[in-house]
Amino acid sequence: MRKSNPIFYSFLTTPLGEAIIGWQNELIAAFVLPQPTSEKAFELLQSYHLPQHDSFKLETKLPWPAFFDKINAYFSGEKIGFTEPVIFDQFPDYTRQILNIVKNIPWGEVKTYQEIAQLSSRKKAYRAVGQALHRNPIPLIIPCHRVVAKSSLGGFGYGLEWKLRLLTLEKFHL
DNA sequence: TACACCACGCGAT
DNA sequence: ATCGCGTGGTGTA
Repeated sequence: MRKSNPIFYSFLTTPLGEAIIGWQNELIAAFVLPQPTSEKAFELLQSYHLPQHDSFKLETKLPWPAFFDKINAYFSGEKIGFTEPVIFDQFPDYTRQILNIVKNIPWGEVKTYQEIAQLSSRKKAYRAVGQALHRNPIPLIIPCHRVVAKSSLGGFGYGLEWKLRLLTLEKFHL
């Protein structure tokens, strides 16, 4: 099923490349991690983050005035927490539950997939936790990079280099 | 329904 | 280090 109400989006030029923030009714719906080109970033927004949407509108003014500065501060290593409201109502109950739990993991902390499952209504569904995070359309704001496997890094949709880079920014060392 | 797919965890090689 | 299996939510048909 496809949704017709438009997603507004804006490019964020960061030292690491072109990122995109996407929103709807002032709720964050997507975040594309910095890419080499804005075309590449938009392609990811459409095909990877929000494949169920078919309408996107470029909008230069963000609903949250401080957001751009916070993103750049985060990427320069500052301890930044993102509290902007998010939306991910396209997912089933359990996936939404997992995303809500992970949204609240603070900067600099990590948890395992198993720990997240134990915080949820399905104590042994740690595999489903990984599956839910794999579909996270709002990485960084919903900090799925802070969820790791018990004895390894686990996975990351953007590639493990990105997960390692984000964790390193937050002072983790391998 | 049924079936395959997984960003897991664990115990046995 | 690698393998096999249990596991449970989700997507697809």
